[in-house]
Amino acid sequence: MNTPADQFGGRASLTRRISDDIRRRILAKEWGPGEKIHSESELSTTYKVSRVTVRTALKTLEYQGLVDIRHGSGTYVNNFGRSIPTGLNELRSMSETISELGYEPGMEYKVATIRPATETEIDKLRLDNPDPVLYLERAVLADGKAVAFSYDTINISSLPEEVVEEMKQGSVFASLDTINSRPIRALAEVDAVISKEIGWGDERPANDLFLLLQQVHYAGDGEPLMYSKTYFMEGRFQFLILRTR
Amino acid sequence: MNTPADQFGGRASLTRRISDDIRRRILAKEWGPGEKIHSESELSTTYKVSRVTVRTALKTLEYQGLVDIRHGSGTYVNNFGRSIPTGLNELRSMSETISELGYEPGMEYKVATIRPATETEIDKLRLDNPDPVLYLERAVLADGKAVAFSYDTINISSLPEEVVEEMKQGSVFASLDTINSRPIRALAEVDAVISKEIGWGDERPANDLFLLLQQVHYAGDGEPLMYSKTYFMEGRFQFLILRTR
DNA sequence: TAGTCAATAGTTGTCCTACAACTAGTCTTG
DNA sequence: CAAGACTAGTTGTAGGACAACTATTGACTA
Repeated sequence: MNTPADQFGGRASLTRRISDDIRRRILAKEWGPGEKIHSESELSTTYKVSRVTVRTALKTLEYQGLVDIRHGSGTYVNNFGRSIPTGLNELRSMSETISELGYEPGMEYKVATIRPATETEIDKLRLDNPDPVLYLERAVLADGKAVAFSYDTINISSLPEEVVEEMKQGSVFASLDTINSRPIRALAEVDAVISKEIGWGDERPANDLFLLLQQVHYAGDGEPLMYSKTYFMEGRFQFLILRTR
Repeated sequence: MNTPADQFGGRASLTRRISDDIRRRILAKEWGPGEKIHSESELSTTYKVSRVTVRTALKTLEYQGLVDIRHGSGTYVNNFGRSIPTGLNELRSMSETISELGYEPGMEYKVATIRPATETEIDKLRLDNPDPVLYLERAVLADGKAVAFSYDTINISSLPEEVVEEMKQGSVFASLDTINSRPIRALAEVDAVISKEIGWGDERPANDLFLLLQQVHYAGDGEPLMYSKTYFMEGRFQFLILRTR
């Protein structure tokens, strides 16, 4: 069987798959910055989907800042170059982001224990009691070099035990993927921090300066999955945010 | 005449107006967090617009993190409370943001001159030569108290002289509004900074710690309008970013 | 009784066709 | 040459239809 829907495989929504593909083509420079891409009708013909689906997909790309849709004229590629795809607006794991930037990602585990939740964690993860949570302290590595220190708390109340065990060593996001409950949304707060308490090893900065990304990750059903504080060493990572009206 | 299109007045697109109105209703707590809002068919009936328009409007709100659309089930209000509307994802002027947070916004001008562009500015504003630019140094005030110091460079090559004069004293965004060329997009970079060179007056922090928001604002046609470095005093402002997949 | 499954009503996802609104050119006209 | 009319192309909105999915109810079974 070869329905129009599965020409790209996978089981994400049709719109999502079309949007991902057009995105790929733009990043592959099929159309340069400022250039007009194919019209909605043309795209709907070649993709063998309705114009509605193409429109929805393009709207997504517009919101992500990749293109600009102009009434009566066409859809144009924005000239933000390679900056956008690594921006903060899109939720990705640290490992994904690092490997997209061309480095070899890694994690160095310092602490991985199950302990009762603290008051802050009860609040952030919307728990009722000091339920047991998985607490991790890790160094985030790019090409073997530490770029950040992460202090994470994971809500394990609804996770099977083997998945929790897996997370004590491997990637948290990957483990959550196996049971199909990867977070789809995160609310992050950014702060500048000076502290002697943060980090370890001889790679931590001498001036004690960090950029703190404090975030709560949410699952598809709106439940908080993870509360994490990641301290980035200033200068070893670039944070980009696209702001739109 | 009373076409369905102008029941809210204004000249923004129909989708935009519907989306703004539903947003308003959500923020006015017409539906609480986690609650299911009216179905698309119902909304399209009450607003007297097509379901396509309602869908597009809801998609916008979903991108902004306000609601969660679930296939076969309905559209639900997310429980991020009042945090989202003041997030960094949406482009607003400092004054707007401050007054939305319930404070009285203000600006204290220290420097306002027209001078040739520096090398960095030529690059960021995509100029060809050291053309004249408007350079501003200002303190951003909330309830009369300084919360940030801003160093802004504005590309005046295509602006009428009276508008430039206006910007030397009043709000830059407001002045750009009068000639209908307010920026619609900005690419921001975030850094943690320690510096004795930044800021003035007795309100600047003793530890020299700032959160730097470095951004280029773009007009509708993709042209860079303004390059600004705003140094926020840590703790006097909260930066929120919504991250989605 | 408890558990499983089938049926069902309600909702979002996608499709089709048509036309309105807008843009950027080309052509006409003075 | 300039200004306006015209036109082909493109995005925005409309309306109706059906597919795909969700959550609930009720019937049936072990």
